[in-house]
Formats: sequence, C-alpha cells, structure tokens
Amino acid sequence: MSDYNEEIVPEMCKVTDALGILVGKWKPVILLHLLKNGTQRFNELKRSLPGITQKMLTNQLRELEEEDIIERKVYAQVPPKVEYSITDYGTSLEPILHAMHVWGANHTIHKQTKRNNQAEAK
Amino acid sequence: MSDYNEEIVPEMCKVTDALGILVGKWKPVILLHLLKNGTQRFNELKRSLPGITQKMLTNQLRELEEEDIIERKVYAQVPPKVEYSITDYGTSLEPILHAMHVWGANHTIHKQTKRNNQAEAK
DNA sequence: CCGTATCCCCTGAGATACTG
DNA sequence: CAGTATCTCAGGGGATACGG
Repeated sequence: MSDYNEEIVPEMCKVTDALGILVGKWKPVILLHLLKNGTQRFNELKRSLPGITQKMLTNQLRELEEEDIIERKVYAQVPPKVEYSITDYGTSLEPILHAMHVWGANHTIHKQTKRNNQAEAK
Repeated sequence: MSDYNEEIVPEMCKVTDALGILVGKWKPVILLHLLKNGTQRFNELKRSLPGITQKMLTNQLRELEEEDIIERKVYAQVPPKVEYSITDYGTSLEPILHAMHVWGANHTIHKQTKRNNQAEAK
C-alpha cells in the first residue's frame, strides 16, 4: 500500500471521512436506488423504501445533499414537487459502492460457511 | 451498474453489511496501520494510536477478529504477549480501503474549494 | 502486559403529530 | 406533496479503576 503517512488518528483519516458520508441507516440504499433508477421524487423514494419514515428520508437526503452527492430540485408549483438525483460528483462513489456490494455479498457467504463448519465440528 | 435487485431495505443491503464491518471510530485507522506495518503487539498498537483507550482498542480489535479480518495470536508466557495481524481474507478489504482513502482525500479538497467559492461570492 | 468492569453521556434513529 | 416538530430510547464511545 502506498503512503498513508500520519493518519494514525481518526480525525486525520481520509478513509474515516469517506466512511462518514456513506454511514446512515438508509444512505447506501438510497444511493443505490438513485444510481439504478435515476431522478426520483420524494414520495417515489418513500414508497420504494419500505419502513423509512419521512423524517429519516428527509434527514438522509439532506446529509447527502450537503456533501454534493445528490441534488435537490424544487419545482415552484402546487402541489409541491421535489426531485432528487445523483450529481456527477456523486457518481464518483459508484465504484466504491460496487466494490462494497461485491465484498459484502461474498462476506455473507463467508460467514455462512463458517457457521456450517462450526456446526459439523461437533 | 449491474444488478442490485431487491436490496431496497437496509437489512438486505450488502453495501450496508460491508460498511458495518468498517464502521467504528478506530477501525479504519487500525486496519491501515496493520496493513502498512504488519503484525503488531497490543501495546505497540496502543502507542501508535494516540488517544485510544484500552477498552476501545480491545473492543475494535475483537470486532474485527469476529469477522475474520484480523487474527489474534496469544503467546503463553509471562509477561503476556499478544500479536495482531491482518488475515489473508482481511487483505481483500485493501482495495476498498485504498479507494476510500483516495476518494476521501479528494473530497476534503472538494469541500475546501467549495468553501472558498462561497466566501468570495460575497 | 493485556486486558475487564463500571458509570456516564451524547447522538442516531423510531414513533407520532402537525403544516405550507 | 413534501416536509417540520417533539419525545423517547438504545448503544457507541469516553473516563476511570481494578485484575491475572
């Protein structure tokens, strides 16, 4: 691995920074959904994410917007219409999300076989 | 992006799973340090991570061990000697950590220039 | 040297109700 | 439709002290 010089403390660690942006119960799921389906309205998202509350959805969207990962577009009309989409900048996260998806899927299998081995060991 | 089928809820999302393993205040920093410097003793780690408490260090190490990311080797001797190292399996995380490091470093710059632009806008 | 055991605090997140 | 406003609770993480 190249040079991770003196990032020996969380406050200096760029990995921790990147992580911070993805962390949040619904953030990965929201990002994957927007990447896959493109622009979505607020209620469209809400319906696609069973179990999320309005508060949480607003909250997670705001935090992602704050980091310029997603864009919020408000149409001045009644009834209100608000659209959310991934920014160009936000798409730079896609390779990372993809890698984590693959790794996570594999890890699920890893843990499963581990449990099986432990079970047959007795 | 390929197929992220019905992972429309956090409990099914593999990205969330992968994230869960990296999340923890000192985990990224510990992993980077072990990847860079190889096997380390407990106190060696503690000294390298200014500000971490014994409790936290033990805690984070245990959680990583639980996922087979790191290995804990206890030598039966007094005074005690315990060594920690990344497992082969654990090194599969390195590309992800590297990608996050690069992305995070760039994001720091992104936010900085953003602030500068906002400042000169007035 | 390498840890546990406590106590305490703060924030992320759920439930619920209200509004332009 | 697309949000705020409260209230509440669990658990991640700090400080500190003790133990094999």
